[in-house]
Amino acid sequence: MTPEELATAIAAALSAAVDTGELSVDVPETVRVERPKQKGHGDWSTNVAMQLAKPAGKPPRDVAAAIAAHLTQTSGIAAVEVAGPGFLNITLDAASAGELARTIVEAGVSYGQGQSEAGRTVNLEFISANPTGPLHIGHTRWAALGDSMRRLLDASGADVTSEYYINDAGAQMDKFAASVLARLRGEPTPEGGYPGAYIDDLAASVREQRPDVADLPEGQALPVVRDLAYRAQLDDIRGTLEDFGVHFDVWFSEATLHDGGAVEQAVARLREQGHVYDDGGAVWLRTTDFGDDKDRVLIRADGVPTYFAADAAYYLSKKDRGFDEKIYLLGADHHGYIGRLKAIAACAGDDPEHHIEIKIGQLVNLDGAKLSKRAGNIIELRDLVSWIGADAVRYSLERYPADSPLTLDGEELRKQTNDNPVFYVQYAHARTANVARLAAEDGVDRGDGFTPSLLNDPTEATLLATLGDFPRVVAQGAELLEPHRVARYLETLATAYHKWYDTCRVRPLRDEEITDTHRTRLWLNDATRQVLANGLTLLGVSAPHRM
RNA sequence: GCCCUCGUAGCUCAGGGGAAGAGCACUUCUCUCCUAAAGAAGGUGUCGCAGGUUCGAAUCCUGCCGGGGGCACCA
Repeated sequence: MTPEELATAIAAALSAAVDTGELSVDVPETVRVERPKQKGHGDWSTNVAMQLAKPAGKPPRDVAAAIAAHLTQTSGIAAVEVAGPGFLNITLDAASAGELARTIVEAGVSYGQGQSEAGRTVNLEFISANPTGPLHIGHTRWAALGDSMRRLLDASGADVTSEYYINDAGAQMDKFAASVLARLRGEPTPEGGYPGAYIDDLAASVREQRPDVADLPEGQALPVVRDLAYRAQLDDIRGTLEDFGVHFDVWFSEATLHDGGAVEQAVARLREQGHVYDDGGAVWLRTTDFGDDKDRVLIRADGVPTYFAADAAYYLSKKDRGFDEKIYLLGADHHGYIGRLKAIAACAGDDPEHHIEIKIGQLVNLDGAKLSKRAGNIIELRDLVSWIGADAVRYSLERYPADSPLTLDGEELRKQTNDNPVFYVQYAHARTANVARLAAEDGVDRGDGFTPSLLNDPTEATLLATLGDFPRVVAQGAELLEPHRVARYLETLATAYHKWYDTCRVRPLRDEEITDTHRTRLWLNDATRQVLANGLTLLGVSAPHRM
């Protein structure tokens, strides 16, 4: 029996109590079933009786008792207990609960996927770092979480496109080019330029492709350097993300908005909507009409469009490309953008409540050191990954909500112990794989010996109930854009598995015959392996077969 | 000053109205048989403070206190 089936059974028991006149309430469409936080509260619990107490005009415990009387008679349910203020604590019988093992094994990678977010057409934009330097620790959190959100939305039936906005236009690119050229010529970094050591590598790359460039006049050299260094830097960023398991469906160049006239067209479209005015020689968007704290300049007095104008054009591009929801994942240092981005959506005729969502993530510290690219004091993502490993970096970022302040301890993350939850979860997976491999050597196969009533140990009830919770966790993670729910779930599942492993042996002892108990337990082992693997995949973390 | 965010066990943190949780740290156990990277046992709380909404608030609302971040015709 799955949690969904149980919820249906509870609703049916409730209807039955209404039919017999014990209760007088409208039966809700869905009943929520959850895993109790505490041991001893059954496999599943529901608070439906407390929610219905008021409309039913009865004390919650009486409502619960009425439901329990009918629910007890439902096949597959071993015990129903009224507890506390009016909870129903439900225990499934082993045969009914155990069926889930087969269901999961047969569903394979699709177990946990669903259609809860079907119908959403989502553009998910994250990182969008300037291509003027390598990705660093400040980009890392949204790289991991954004990619996992993409996976969660996809698994839940949404039509999701992940997108990286390349800020390849404007003054920063000029400074970038000037910095690389200066390095090529052995000159000091220009005022406001980029001092990082990576500029050396870019200069070397440019020199290799165009040995003559350093000797060209400034006006000729800069565009060449700009183009070559930009390509090299963007390739570096793509490669770094690839190594980190992060996938983008679209790489969107800001420069194409300027070159293709999209920025001017966007200003014109917003003007048609009546939100644009001219003042002091500049062109303004009246964002204050939609909650922004001040109006924003689109075209500066000197005729140059602002970054904000490009943002507006970019938003319209997303809208024109058919995305119903535009999600922006931004660092806390960009939180001032919320008002103006929402105002863009409103000025474009969209509903800021539904068509745009902005998530703000706190920046990550490493060993207490805060890092800034501009200061030239970089811990690059590439270095972080090679130091700690992609799995540990991703997982340690993904197990906390994006808005929680976070300080990573690099040395802790390198540890392969219980301090480090990624290894705990991965080890559980490796254990399942090892058990399966050795069972196969022993001649145990799942075959047709599946007898779920044999899964009657308390650790098996816990493990099965935890496995049954996975689809709900995935759906909730997708709905709330909170991958950490998956990570926390996997830790719970790993614990349940380890406890089971310690109690219930899958393989026969040396002199033992192979029985249906071994075969049935192998189903449960393999079901657990499947769910651990499916969950780790949602996090972009590998599921090793040996450790 | 205004805005956002965080405040839960000694530490790091989960907890979307319902029964206060996990890991770490500390103590003690458990491998002649699946990987002990594991498991078992031991106690810990004015959920920052004060009001409010509710049958019920760590959770929702308001104010205050404290940490972090942000308030450009920069990108």
